Amino acid sequence: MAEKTKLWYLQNFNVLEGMSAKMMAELEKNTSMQNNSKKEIIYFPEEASNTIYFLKMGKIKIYRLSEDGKTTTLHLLGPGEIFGESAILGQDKHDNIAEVVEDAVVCAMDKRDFQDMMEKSPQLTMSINKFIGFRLRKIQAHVEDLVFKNAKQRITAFLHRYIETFGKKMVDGWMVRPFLTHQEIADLTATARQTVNQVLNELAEDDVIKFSRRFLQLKGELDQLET
Amino acid sequence: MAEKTKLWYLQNFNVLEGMSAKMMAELEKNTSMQNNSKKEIIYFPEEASNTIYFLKMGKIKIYRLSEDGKTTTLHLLGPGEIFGESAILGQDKHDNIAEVVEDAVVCAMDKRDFQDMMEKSPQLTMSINKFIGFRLRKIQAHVEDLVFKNAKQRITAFLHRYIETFGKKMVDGWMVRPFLTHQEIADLTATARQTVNQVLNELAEDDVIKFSRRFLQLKGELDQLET
DNA sequence: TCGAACTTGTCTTGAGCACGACAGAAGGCT
DNA sequence: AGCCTTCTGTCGTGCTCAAGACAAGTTCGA
Repeated sequence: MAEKTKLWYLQNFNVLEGMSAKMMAELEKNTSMQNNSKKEIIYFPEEASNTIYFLKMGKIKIYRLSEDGKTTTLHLLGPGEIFGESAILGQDKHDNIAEVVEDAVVCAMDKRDFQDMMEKSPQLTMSINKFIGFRLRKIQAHVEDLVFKNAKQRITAFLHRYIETFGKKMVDGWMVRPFLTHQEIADLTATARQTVNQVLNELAEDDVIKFSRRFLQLKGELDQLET
Repeated sequence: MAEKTKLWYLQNFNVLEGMSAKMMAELEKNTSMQNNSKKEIIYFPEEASNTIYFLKMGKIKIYRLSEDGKTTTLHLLGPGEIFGESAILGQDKHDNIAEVVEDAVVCAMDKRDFQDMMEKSPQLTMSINKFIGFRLRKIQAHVEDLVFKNAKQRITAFLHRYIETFGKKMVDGWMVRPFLTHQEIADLTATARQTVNQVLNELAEDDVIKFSRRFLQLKGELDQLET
């Protein structure tokens, strides 16, 4: 039961808040589970979007490609988050790519089933609305970062969110297992791989962070990573 | 009646599609209308978001400020569009600014009234979901532009959308009344005022566009404004 | 255990474009 | 009509950061 609840837990709020046990059972009934390993693509752009996905375990990134092969990552999602939401937002095709970053367990539900459930439950609809609001805010903040911050500030701000979201708080600071390459961080922050490298080393030089292949450590509080 | 329908018409789709006359009447009943003149602010960030707005006439921009006084405009809205939607997306405060660009008539509705209506009408809810999906797509495309395109390409792409949205098709091309200053275009495209000026003059030089204080003209097809 | 594929580290060059400065044009207000 | 404010036009400077090149380190599979 804790397991099932966790399935739906969403970064900062719970989609199922106040949901009846009956509803929970129906949700469970309609989903099918699948395992996906690193680098697998869950959906491509232009692919029909008939399915909404729930990320149970692992990590997924949602990104876009330009014609000349550049990449920009819009979202990095952890356990509990929803994706492929364009299916229920009136879009018949996906317009970005969902790729597994870290081996993932994904639950899929047909959009019609989900829409039926939403019609029956204003509760669920409200939760989904909030979730979408959350997405909208996140991406607007992303735009703001792109326009107002320089490369170093963007990378630092990313580290802040990254450690906050995926790290563990220790007595003397934070610890996180680095599961992204420099290139992936560059794609998330709209910078070059080399710049990420440089900034990371600068931060280590200034004793703000400490890192190796296996861990990344922040001594003290997160707000050291403010600009 | 045509008037009322127009009030709800939304760029690319109609929120009231398939809505009953009864519902329409209720919508009408709950809104209050107000006139706003140029440069008026409809809401500030940090202000409580209790109201959802419908733009009946005129133009509104939604923008953000940085600490050091820079501006970036997220949306430029014309008649028929909805704004202040964060109210129904589970956010208690606004996080950007809505300012009148061109004298506007705005209809306001309390978010609780609107939410009540949504609970009663899955139709309306679906329409709103689509609208939010539209917003999400628009802003994701904005991110893509910021990352993949250079300043000239962004300004050109902006002109494309601008002419398409606000212009009139003529026999030999398009015509639009320029209601934005160069500074405002710069804020929309994340460029500097001087760059906008330069690019505009370059385009005129290359005979792609022609402009004066009173009009902006594009000869031939919009796709000349592709990169 | 060895080699290929991927990832990190470092330096250097140069394009893109923000920004300051200032002049001239247009518009609006009394 | 005349002044003040806002907007447009143009130049030059300089900073940021992408991107190429290449070496060294790491991982993983056969």
